[in-house]
Amino acid sequence: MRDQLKASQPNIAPQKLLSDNKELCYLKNLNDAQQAAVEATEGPVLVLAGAGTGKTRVLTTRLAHTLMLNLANPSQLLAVTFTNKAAREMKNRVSSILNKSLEGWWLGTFHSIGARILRRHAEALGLSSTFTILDTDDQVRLIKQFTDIHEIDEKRVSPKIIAGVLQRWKDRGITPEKIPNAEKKHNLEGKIARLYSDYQSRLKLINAVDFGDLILHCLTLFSKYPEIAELYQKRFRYIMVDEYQDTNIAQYLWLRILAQSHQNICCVGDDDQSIYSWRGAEVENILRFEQDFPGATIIRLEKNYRSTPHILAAASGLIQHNSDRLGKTLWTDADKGTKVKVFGYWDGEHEAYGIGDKVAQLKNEGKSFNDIAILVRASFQTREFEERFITQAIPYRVIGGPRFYERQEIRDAIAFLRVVAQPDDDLAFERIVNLPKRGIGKRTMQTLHFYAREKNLSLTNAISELLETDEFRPTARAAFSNLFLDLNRWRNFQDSMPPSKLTGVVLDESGYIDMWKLKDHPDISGRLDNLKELVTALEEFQSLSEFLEHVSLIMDNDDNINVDKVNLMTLHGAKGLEFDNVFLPGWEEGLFPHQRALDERGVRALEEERRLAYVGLTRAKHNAFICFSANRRIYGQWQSTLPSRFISELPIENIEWHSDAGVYGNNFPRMEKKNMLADDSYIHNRKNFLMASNRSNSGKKSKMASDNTNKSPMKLGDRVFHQKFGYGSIAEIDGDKLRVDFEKAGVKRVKKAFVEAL
DNA sequence: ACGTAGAGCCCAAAG
DNA sequence: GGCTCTACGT
Repeated sequence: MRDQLKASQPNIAPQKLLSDNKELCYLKNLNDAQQAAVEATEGPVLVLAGAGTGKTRVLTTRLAHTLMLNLANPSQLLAVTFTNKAAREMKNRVSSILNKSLEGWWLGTFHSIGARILRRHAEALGLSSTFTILDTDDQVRLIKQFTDIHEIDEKRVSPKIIAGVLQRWKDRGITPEKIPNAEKKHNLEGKIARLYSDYQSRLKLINAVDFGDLILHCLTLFSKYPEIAELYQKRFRYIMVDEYQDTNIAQYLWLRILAQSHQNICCVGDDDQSIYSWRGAEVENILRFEQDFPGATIIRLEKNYRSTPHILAAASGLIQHNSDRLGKTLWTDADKGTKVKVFGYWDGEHEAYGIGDKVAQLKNEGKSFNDIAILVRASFQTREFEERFITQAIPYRVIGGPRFYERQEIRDAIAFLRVVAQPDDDLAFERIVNLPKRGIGKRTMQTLHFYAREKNLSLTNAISELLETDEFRPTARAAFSNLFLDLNRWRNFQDSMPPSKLTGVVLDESGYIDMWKLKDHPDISGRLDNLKELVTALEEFQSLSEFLEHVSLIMDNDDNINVDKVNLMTLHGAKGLEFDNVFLPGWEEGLFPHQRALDERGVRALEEERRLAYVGLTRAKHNAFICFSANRRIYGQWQSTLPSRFISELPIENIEWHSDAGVYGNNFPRMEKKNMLADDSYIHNRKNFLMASNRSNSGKKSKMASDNTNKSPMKLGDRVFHQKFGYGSIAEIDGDKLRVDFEKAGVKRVKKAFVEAL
């Protein structure tokens, strides 16, 4: 992104607006607290914004206001968020208030702003400005290459755990030299600390950084070169931070350095919605704001515009059980509305059934699916709902599911591009070195790695040197030479070809596309489609490096909201969103609060789980349904469960209990029972469940599939139903296996016994 | 060098 | 219960 210093003369308010005397009309839409937050432009300000109190509106209006008053020009404003979505939304809203495009402004995620600063000063840190940004997957693979040298037993301490430790250090702004001795010792007698140091050197060598480095390297840069720090301190007259309760120590330090000169920093957040401590976030940052920024103004936004009083009271009653709070009292002048409904079920399947039923009912009452959300604690819970919704033909979308750029074929394709753009990118190189198979195996790679490590070279450079010797066996030698010829040819195309065309050429000439075509895999067509989609997506980009930056920093899959679908997501994923009708299933001890969280961090975790429950409830505008079931299968094991303690913490006057306490015995609430009996599939599955659980301690239990072996034989084109994939037609029969073209799930190979003929 | 069984994994997840 | 990684076999 280029700087727009020149283009942005500070004369934003156009004459036309002034003459209409409307230039400050945006302030009229705000309540007193909101207006105060917008107008307190000078000095440090903390805006404590409760759920649904118009936080985003305040932030965007404030940004616009600062520009309207000509307090700064756009390039002197820094606005940081955590997600691209939030950044995009802010950008859109501000530009609509100002009626002006905001391209090139310093508005973005911590990481994108960090990357932007680093690219400008890469050389100062021993990097080239074309550095690659590694994702978590690459990080783990890189760490793996070091575990053996440091004699770390992967069985006991997995690379993933090590990645976590390094990440936590980075989150706290700790470089390898700065690890406290006690911590060094505590982590495998210094082994992890030494690995961290090697890992950082290796990153530099392959001209790459990981996500943590995007902030950490800035800190290093600022302390090593005060004149660079000063450049930014002078530049950023006003700083705005969204979701401050989610910042980690490194981000806090980063902000404090940047705010040093002008001290105009406005942080917006809500301590009650701090749910990311496991990701390194420090609630203390927000609790400590006044000490960190002396003379800070604190403004509380407490008027809620989202939920009904019953929902709000239920949520407030719940969160009051937490002790570490700054404390807010949310209020609303909305109509009382209905109470929060609590439902008990026999098991997870019944729960999905009951919720599916209510979803259908809401739809019949004229509500749209888009206004309905199911918010779960753990992602595996979505599965039961998906199955149920497919059966009921309720359209749904899973938000936060597997992403486009995380698919295998897309990662492979991107790895090719990364190697073309940046020859030293070892991790990408390793991914494609034998793709398609060109006879380079473990043995060759070991030799190569050994040599590269000895001579401190990137893999590509190591190969160049080794090709001069007779170290490689003939097959490997030929393979490398050919690969190098290809790569060099593609690199030469870089300047003359648009990136999408180049990608097409690379995927074709490398034989990667053919590799998939030759495979006998049911979802080849899907994969080829994805690759085509990638090529299309590339058309928007001017250069390969621009695209690669986009891929590493912006990985969201925009699901189109224009289609009416029920929203299925985790509670974490729901933060910042709102829905008319919210279902909160799985409120059971062990699942929510989650046992593992409690085991690891005790009371602190319990409070965080409670905040998560608070976040869930406060997503609801009109109807909130809390559900629990008496039995649940987790990792294939049936367990009986108790209702979550959070349910008992809800003020009794705000909830409506739809389940006898006796759900544990056998009393289903009457209404539930009726619905249950009306549906054959429920009884059918119930029977299978009982059969399965009866046999559970006698070896392998039978699958929960209908036994259709006695029915008339299936033939091509027959319509079938599958529990997981839904409806489809038979495309191919091969003994007891079928290839079925499912309406929703695409072509899959399934066993005959798992489908039902219709 | 490449293909398949048994073992181990499993909470949330931005960039 | 279902996916992914390792270790073995050829």
